[in-house]
Amino acid sequence: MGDRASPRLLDAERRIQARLGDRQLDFESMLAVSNIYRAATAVRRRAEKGVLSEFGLSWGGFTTLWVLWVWGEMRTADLAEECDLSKATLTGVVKTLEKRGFVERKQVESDRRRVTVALTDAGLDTIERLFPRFNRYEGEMVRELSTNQKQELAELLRRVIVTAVAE
Amino acid sequence: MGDRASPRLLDAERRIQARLGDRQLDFESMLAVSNIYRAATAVRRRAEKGVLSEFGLSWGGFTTLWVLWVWGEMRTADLAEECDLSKATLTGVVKTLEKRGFVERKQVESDRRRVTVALTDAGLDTIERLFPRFNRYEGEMVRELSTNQKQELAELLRRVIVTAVAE
DNA sequence: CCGATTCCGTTTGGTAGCAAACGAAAACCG
DNA sequence: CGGTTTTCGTTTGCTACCAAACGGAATCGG
Repeated sequence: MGDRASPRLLDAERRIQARLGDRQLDFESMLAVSNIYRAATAVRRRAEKGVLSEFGLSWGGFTTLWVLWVWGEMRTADLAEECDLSKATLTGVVKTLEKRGFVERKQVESDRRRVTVALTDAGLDTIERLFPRFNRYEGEMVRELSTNQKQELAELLRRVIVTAVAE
Repeated sequence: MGDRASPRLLDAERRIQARLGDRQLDFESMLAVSNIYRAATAVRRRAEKGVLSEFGLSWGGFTTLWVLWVWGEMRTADLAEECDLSKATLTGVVKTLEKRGFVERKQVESDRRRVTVALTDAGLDTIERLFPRFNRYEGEMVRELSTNQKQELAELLRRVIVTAVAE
C-alpha cells in the first residue's frame, strides 16, 4: 500500500473529496488506471531515451521492426493491426523506417492496391542486435518484481486490456 | 496464466526463440512490460472515444484540467511537472484548452517571466461534470478486478514507475 | 551598478498518433 | 461485359509529444 502511505497522495485525495462534495469517489480504480498510464509513459520514455535512441528508433518504430522480425513480410493492414496502430499512423511510421533504411515497401503484383513491408538487411541486423538489449531493459524495468509478481501483473493487465478493447 | 494459454502467444514465443537462437529470452518481463503499454493505450483510447470526446478533451487536456481543479491556479512549470509533461508540450495543451475556453493564462506581476494557468468558470463547470463520469469509467476499466486486485495492480505498477523514473 | 549567468515560457523542427476523405484497383452482380 | 460497391493504402488536417534553441527577465558577483 505504498501509494496510500504517501502524504502527497493523501493530500490529493482529500482535495478531490473536497471538490466532489458528497459524490462518492472510487479511489482504488482511479489509482489503478492512473498508474497504468504513468507506468507506460515512464517505461516508454526510458526505453526511447536509453536503448532505442542509439538505434534511431521510436517505440512505435521498434514495435514495427519487431513484428516484422517475428512474423516476416506482411501486408500493411495486418502489420498495422499487429502493431496496434491505425493504418494512417503505420503509413507514417513505415515512411520513417524506410528513410532510415530499416524496411522496404513492395507492390503486390497480383493485387496492385496492396503493399507489403519487409525488413531490409540493415533492419534485420539492427533488430537482431537490438532485441536482446531491449529485452534486458524490460527486465530492468520490472526488476523489483518477483517472477510470480511479473506474471500476476501481466495477468491483471490482460483483464484490463480485454475490458477496454471490447466494445 | 491467461496469456500463456493463448496459442497465438505461444506461437509468437516460439518464433522469437527461433530468431534468438541460443540467446535467452526473459519472457515474463517482456509480457509484463508489453501489457503495461497495451493496457495504457487501450484505456486511453477508450476514454478519448467515450467520455472525453463529448467534452472536446484529449487525455492530456483532461489531466491538465483535473490538476488545476485539485490544486488550483499554478505556474506553468509546476503544472507541467504535475501533469507529467514537458514544458513545451504543456504550452501546446494549454493553448488548446485556452482556445476551448477552459483555462486562462495570467502574467505574474512580480516576475514577468512567469505565467500562471487557472480554470475559467466554463472549465470549472466542465471538470465538475466530467470527473464523476471519468471516475465511473475508470471503475468500468477495472471491473474484472476485486478491490484487493486493484490495489495489488496499483502497487506493482508503482514499483515499476519508481524503477523507470529513477535515473 | 553592470556584465555574466541563470531562470522561465515559448518557438522550432521533428516524430507519432487519429479520423475522415480520397483515389485507384478489385470484386461483385445484373 | 459494365456499372456499382467494396477494399486497399495514402493523404489531409488536426492534436500531442519531445529536445533543443531562443529571447526576455531576474539574479548574481564583482
